[in-house]
Amino acid sequence: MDATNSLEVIDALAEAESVDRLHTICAGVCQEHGFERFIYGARIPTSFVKPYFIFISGYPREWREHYTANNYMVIDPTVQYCAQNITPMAWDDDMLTGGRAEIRRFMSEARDFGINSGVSFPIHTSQGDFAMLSFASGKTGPQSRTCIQRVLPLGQLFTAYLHEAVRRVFDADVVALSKVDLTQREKECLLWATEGKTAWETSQILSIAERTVTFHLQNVQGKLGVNNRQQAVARAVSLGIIEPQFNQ
Amino acid sequence: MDATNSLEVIDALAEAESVDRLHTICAGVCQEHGFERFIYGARIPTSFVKPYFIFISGYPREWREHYTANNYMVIDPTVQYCAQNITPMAWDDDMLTGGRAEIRRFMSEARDFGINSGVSFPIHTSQGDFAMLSFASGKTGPQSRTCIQRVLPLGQLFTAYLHEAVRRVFDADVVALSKVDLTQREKECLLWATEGKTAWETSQILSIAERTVTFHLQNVQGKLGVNNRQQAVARAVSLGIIEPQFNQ
DNA sequence: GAACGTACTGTCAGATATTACAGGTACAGC
DNA sequence: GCTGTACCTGTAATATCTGACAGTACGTTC
Repeated sequence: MDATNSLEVIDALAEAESVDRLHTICAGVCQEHGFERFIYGARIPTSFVKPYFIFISGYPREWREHYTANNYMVIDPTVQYCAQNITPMAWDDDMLTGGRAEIRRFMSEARDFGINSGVSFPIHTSQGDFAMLSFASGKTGPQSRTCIQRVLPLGQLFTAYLHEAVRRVFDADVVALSKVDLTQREKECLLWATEGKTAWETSQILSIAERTVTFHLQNVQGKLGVNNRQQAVARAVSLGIIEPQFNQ
Repeated sequence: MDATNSLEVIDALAEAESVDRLHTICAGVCQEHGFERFIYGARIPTSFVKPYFIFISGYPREWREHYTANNYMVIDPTVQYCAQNITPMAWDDDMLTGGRAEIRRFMSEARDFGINSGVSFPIHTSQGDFAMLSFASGKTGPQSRTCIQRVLPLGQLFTAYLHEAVRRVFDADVVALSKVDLTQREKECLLWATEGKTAWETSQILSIAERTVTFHLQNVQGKLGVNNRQQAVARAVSLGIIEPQFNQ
């Protein structure tokens, strides 16, 4: 990994064809910017109750296992922040003071694995993916803040390209679920369904029979593999199949 | 505007309290990186059929008016790309060759207003917002490519902070719609509704009466101001009120 | 103590969705 | 000419949702 120029790492991501390769590239960027650890995680909304997770971990194995076993994702303040925001979050051991007890305990345990400070970059996609990349180090105080500030501009860009690469590499896998293609009429009927229109109302809007609207929505349910209209609507919206219009 | 350091512009965005101020900051960054024009646009999904749009324009007024009058958003290749992707898009007059006729005409008309090349940064949020920032110039060839490459890292970060600032500045306005808060039970019932469960099925899962599930979902409909369950589901998902879980 | 929010439950009529059956036209590619 | 796809329509039984009626219980705030 020799990437003095920012764009070389970006190109490397664009060409990567395996998870191992992505891991190597991340490790390189991590090290070059003065961090010791990195971790990338993505949540793909195949289902709301049980989404699909992808991780590329440069964290200590023991910490990862402990983290998973305790379901720390629901506590981890960086995950909570990144799930809601689009700008990076810098964090350090100041978070040991203040905040809820479980968060203090979490941060304290991370510290035992040499993770004192870092920065996390969130990514959200129109397909409903949520991903984040964290760089971490054992540094504290001004020393850590300097590293964080330096990595900010590249980090945000890098995370976007990284997630794009992950989706490409995992193409054959679960990610393909969001590639259902609906016909024009199916999309139209679904769009009006998301607007709360009944089949009859939609039939008036599209000037077709109520039965035809039902027919199209049935086909949508089949294609999306769902049980009823509300689930079809939920999945279509979360997968970005139905987007807000650009008209007016 | 004196922002040799990247982070100064970021801080400036974080403190900005008016659209005019945001306009000034954008214009500064634009100029410093060798571009002549910029435009920021955001789509807030208040409704799927008629979402809310926000623009901060540093484009020629005549071009903007022409663009709006012809509803060019549905043609503009940068908008189409950014709506689907998370990485920046560089564009230049090469797009005059190839592609659909209406796109060639569009690019050709933009050229008449001194817009030959540029770069567009997309942003998607967990609340379903879609925003993009474009920097444009009259330059062509290698000269334009150099400017674009230089602005890439900061641009992605800047766009994220810009959109965050826009949401803050517009807080009192339409943006506040996504701040409906539902009770725990309401969220639970809604979550299972997005999974295609009927009221009876949800009642079995939560160990309550079917009638109670209906009751909660009715309250959700009231709070979200919608007519039926599928619209409630669509809005809750698109506003990020119901997110995929982190369990397991 | 009253007012309020949250959670919970019941009945019942009418509207809407789901699922089964059945059938049709138009167009593109082989 | 055959095959496949998109698009369209109808009837009918059953399941589910919607909306309006009417309540109880518990905890917090004023």
